[in-house]
Amino acid sequence: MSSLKRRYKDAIYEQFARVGKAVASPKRLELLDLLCQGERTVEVLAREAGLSVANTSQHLQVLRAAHLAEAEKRGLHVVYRIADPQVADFFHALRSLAETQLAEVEQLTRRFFAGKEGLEAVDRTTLLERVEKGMVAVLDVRPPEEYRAGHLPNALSIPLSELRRRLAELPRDREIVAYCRGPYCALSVEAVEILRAEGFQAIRMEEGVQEWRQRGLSIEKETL
Amino acid sequence: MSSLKRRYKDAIYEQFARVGKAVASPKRLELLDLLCQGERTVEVLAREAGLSVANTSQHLQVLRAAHLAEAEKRGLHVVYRIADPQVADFFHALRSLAETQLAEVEQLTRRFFAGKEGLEAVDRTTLLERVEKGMVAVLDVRPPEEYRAGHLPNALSIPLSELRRRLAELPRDREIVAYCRGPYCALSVEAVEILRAEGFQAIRMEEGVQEWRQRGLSIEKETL
DNA sequence: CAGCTATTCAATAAAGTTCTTGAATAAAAA
DNA sequence: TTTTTATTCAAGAACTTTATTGAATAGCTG
Repeated sequence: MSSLKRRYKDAIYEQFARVGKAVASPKRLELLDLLCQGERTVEVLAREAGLSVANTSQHLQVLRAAHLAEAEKRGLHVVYRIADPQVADFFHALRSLAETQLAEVEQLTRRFFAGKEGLEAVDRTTLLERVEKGMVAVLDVRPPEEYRAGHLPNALSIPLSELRRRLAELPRDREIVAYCRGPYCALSVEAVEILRAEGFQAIRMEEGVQEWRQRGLSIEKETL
Repeated sequence: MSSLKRRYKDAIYEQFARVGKAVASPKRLELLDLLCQGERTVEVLAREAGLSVANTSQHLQVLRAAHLAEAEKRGLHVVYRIADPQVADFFHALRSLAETQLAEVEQLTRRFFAGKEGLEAVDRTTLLERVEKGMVAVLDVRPPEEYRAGHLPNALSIPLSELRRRLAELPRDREIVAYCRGPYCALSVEAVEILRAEGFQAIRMEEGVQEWRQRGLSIEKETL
């Protein structure tokens, strides 16, 4: 093998590894997951991921250097977003690979959700079907910006933080299906806990907007 | 946010990062690329990636710990292979993301192939069409094991190492299209250089078996 | 303009990764 | 049984990455 060829290969795989290195840190993956939901400021990302602002900024710059994310200055804030929809696809491929190959992921999830709700007892297919057909009240508990960017058809928007104050808006005669950002986001878990404590028939749906879209189902957007 | 939830999230993203860390090293990506072509022993992998055997073994164990690869002892040798076809899909997703997001990849490739062959002058669509229709002689220059595991329809198998000795088997009246493992494998580049020096009409095809399969085109396998 | 806020930069300590070397192991061949 | 071969293990040096701190910057607000 010529040394020219060796040098070319080394250089090429080093480029590929830039992407790999960008997704080699748990915190950076959490930030990337948040960015896949929609654009956010450094401050918001830091709060949501439980990091210091300086540390968050440093991680975001790594994502930017690998061209997975891009930044835009808007007044006082810097807003980050994924550089291309392909980045979200890649993140989901990584997550799905980890789910199938690493038994620990399922184990951790089962342990965390154990006893929190009667999710296991529910037939997921019929639940989705009932959501799809509007036979249950669908509740989106994410922050309003995310709801506005895209939500399930006919979903009611009550962010988790306002849920206790706005219980009157919810039906007592129908089952309420709460959803949030997807299987690893626990907003809807907390929502279901609150609702059940208040005597509602509430259940959590694992699927978030991203998963819903991937199934080819329709998404409503706020027309601004 | 409850600290229980924070601990769950940290644990989950740490699992995802196991996959990320596995693909964070250029050499490990090169090994993974080779494994996506088919199973190989440690020795062969070390030689092909230009690494020491001990180092290769260490990298392979990282891939195994992340459940991206698995090992099987066969006599004196240990044979490694990808743990699941999904791993190959993931690797290709990473590669394709790097190709679209990192301008350096295309730049490096252009620079390496510059002057090596008149590839740029060829219309890729009509080339593929002619290959597909059998209008040109198709030459597979990979090692025979890889040819046997799957090759393009009607492709002739002459490993690069035997090419000079077996020139008589090739037609002088038709164009010869050489292919190997894909865009970053340079076996076919060398083959074309040899063939042209010997007066053949030869051209390189970037697509390898993996890419051919992904287009949904048929692959022939040796019936053993 | 002065003060305020959000973000980045720079320096550093702690932890982790990579490659090398030489020894250990385990299966096959002599 | 001894030798050979392929692989793994263990320890160490060089290097990289991560989180922390405090200072610097850049744009808004009064």
